[in-house]
Amino acid sequence: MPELPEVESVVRRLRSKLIGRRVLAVELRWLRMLQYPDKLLFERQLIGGSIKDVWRRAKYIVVTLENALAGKATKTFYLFLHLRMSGDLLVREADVASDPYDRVVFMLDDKSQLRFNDIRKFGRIILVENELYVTADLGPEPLEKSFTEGVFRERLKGRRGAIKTLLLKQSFLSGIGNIYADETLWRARIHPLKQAEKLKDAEISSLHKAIPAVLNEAIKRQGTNIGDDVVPLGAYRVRVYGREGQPCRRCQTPIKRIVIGQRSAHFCPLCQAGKQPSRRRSRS
DNA sequence: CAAACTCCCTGTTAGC
DNA sequence: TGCTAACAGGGAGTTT
Repeated sequence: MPELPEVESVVRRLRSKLIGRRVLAVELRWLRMLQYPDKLLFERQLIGGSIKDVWRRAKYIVVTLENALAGKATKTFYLFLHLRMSGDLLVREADVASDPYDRVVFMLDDKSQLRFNDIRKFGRIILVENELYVTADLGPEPLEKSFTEGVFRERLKGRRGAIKTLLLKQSFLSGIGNIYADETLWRARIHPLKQAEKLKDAEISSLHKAIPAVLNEAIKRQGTNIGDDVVPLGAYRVRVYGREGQPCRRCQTPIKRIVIGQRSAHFCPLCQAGKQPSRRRSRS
């Protein structure tokens, strides 16, 4: 599941192949992946555009394009691509057979193609002139210098609910998904059900440190491959995610899996014991 | 604001 | 062995 590190890896992989290319045509094989605008306007604004930049914001891959529509002045457009659950972006030569799961294909001017591959069709494509249309409600970038411990603490103030749920909220902090939420909390030794407003200063501090530590390690390893993607260098090594019943890598206690906000959460009941699970008298 | 629920999808897996 | 139903998961949207 592509989260910030996987998306960042895709961007780094694609950048040099896409910058400078011109979009000649686009094939929308699964129209519902186009979230905005409609097909007609999308094609009109996209086709003929030349790619100036490829970058990441939250879990979005953003392609900056310049296009002169109908001989008018050049305009800048932003193509936002969200991989959601099963999406991936690949650049292939036109003569390489297309995969049945290639849902949207962009034809480029050097006979290569940008292919949005997505088994489950959850991926989304948005083309806008004003990037704020997409980014306005996104929380801070966890890897930016501006995301200081103070900023984090401020944002946590008065927030109710489990910390895990909050970490998943893109309007609170962007880029974190289920895998890295669990991994981050494990590293910081915080129980996923711990109420956000009850986090102690030391916990906020260690969580704030754990977030970039985990994300950067994953980026270095080009993400986690839970699925069947082939990732060189060996993928990020999960500490808790999907490891229910297996020994904690710190203390050997079996990892537990519970559901928080309709989402699975994995944690070590010993290392992350912070949220005393309703003390019950042990009978003798 | 918070939490629960629905929807979109399909490969995988548990259960029969 | 073969089939079906449940499940997973991101995030937008709706309801409570």
